[in-house]
Amino acid sequence: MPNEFTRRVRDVIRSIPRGKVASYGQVAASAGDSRQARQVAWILHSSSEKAGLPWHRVVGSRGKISLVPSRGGREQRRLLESEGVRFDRSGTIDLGKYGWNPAGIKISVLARLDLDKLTED
DNA sequence: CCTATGACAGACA
DNA sequence: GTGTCTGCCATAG
Repeated sequence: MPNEFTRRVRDVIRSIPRGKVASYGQVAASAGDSRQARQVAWILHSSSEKAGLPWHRVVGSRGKISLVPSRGGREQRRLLESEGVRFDRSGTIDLGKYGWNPAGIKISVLARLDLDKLTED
């Protein structure tokens, strides 16, 4: 049975809108533990947990697909492109355009707030 | 118990 | 821009 964190991760991923992407770390943070980016990856890696999820909307923090092309990467890119997400020549997604921003906070503001440092204490 | 492994991320050269 | 290193932590063996 999935634990609490796993359930939350699934909820978060389910709430990523079509045509948007979120990073593993972002999903982990939204699920309550910003240190669990790798666990998010693990959850998606185990196929049983990702059933029914828009798993393709989760990418690396730099806007690149983390999967090796031959092991799902091509499929992920195809799914994203079918939702209107564009890739540049080097296979990178413009997170400014397609990055999911649940709070609707302006990117420039986010950068200046430096949320990690604020929540560290 | 101990080591290896990741669909990670940030820092740095 | 790229490549390397380090911290991270649940799972697997």
